[in-house]
Amino acid sequence: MLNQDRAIGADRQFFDFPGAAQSPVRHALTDAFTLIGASLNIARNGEIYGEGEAADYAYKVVRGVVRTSKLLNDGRRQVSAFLLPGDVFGLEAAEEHRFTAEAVSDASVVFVKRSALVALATRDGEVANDLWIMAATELQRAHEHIMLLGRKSARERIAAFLLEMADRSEHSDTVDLPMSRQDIADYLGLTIETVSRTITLLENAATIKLPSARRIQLCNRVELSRLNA
Amino acid sequence: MLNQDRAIGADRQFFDFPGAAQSPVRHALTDAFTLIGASLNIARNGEIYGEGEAADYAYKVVRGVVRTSKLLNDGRRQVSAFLLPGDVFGLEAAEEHRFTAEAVSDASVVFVKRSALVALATRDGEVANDLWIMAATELQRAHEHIMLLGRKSARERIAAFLLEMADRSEHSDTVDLPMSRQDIADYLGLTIETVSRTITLLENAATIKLPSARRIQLCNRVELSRLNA
DNA sequence: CGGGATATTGATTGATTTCAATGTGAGTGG
DNA sequence: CCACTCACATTGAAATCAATCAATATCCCG
Repeated sequence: MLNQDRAIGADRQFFDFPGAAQSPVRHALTDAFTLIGASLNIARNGEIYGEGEAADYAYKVVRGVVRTSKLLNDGRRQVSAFLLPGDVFGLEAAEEHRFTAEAVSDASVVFVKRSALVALATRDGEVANDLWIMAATELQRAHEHIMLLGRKSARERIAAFLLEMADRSEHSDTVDLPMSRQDIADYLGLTIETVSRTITLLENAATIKLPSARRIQLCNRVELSRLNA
Repeated sequence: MLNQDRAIGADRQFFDFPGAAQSPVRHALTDAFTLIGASLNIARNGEIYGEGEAADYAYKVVRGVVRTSKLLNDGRRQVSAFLLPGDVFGLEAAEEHRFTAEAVSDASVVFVKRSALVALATRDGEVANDLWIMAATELQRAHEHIMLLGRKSARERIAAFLLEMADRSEHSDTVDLPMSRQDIADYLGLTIETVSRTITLLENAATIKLPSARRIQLCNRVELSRLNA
């Protein structure tokens, strides 16, 4: 569950999205994490919590990137979201986590008891409002994900993904991807081969450049936006 | 916007999902709709609100079925959800509706001002909690939709859809579908032809029966659940 | 009974998957 | 310092599932 152990001695941080430009989490809730949160380091691919576990804690990413995902019985995996520094995750209204949360890169998070937040919300209307805003924000992301998965071609999905990552990271034109091609594929509902081929396609069209496999430069945002429909 | 006109004289109701078994909306919020809500009838295919309009009202389905959807610039449509009697929709944390809401069949809804609900929530912790629960419930549905669209075959999508509809309607083994094949296709990220063919496939496998095109009997739930992965 | 919308079925095409091989780069140990 | 290795990524060829193009069937409803 909270496998702190695996993270010990794993302080290197190759990939970094320091602070999403627009924090979806309001300050009253953010304060709660700052004031009563405990810290935790997780090594790459370390699990923060598993699907079906009691949702007793909520988390906020401090450093690194976290993914939430779910496995189908035959091994197919759907990545639900990538969480960047500043993002809150694992705060459920239900009793159990419906996804597994793992560190994509070595990561640090702060966590607080869900019951503490809920108690806080009953006393403080601002916190209660933040809980709602946060769920609504997550819902908005989920809806965008649905739009992506529903009717878009591989090229459109990759374009949308790159634009999303660029918007959420600080350097707007060069994106460092902490996640593997498999992670991207499972997020976009494609195979790893199709992701690779499609990236090559965009590179050949001079829409993007690849200084390295995990560093992508957006050369033609107009074209990417056009693909984003 | 609120095109009441179109609904006049359109009182017939062919398809009916009377009251979802498990109402996702808690009672404090439900009371608000009952106490301060105004009624509205909408004819089949009538628009309740459009994408981008001010989200000044929240709605609850009383009768009939409502769909929320979004159009891509080239005409592709993604249906986000089908709302059944008891379901609340259009309650956004943002200022604008991000989807269009239309009546699938002739429908009745009650609506209240969003500002009234928000004001109520600041005074009443129970209402505030309900807002959160409701957003979280909608988020859960969105996540299930993502799982469906991400990695599932046409047969799995249809199976999941039929099971979802059966679970949400009162008669568990015979489902009356108020929506067209096109609506189903746009919800599942398939074409109308694939939906039709896949339904025929399941019929030939004796997994379902079709007394009529829009009435489907689930003969082999075990098989459908197996397909649901 | 007709007419228009809705649904099914058929033939073909095409995008993505699958299966398979090769390439690349970071870390390790000789 | 270089070869080795392992994980990750790319590329190629073939197969497959769903989309597309096209025709026909069915069902409401006037």
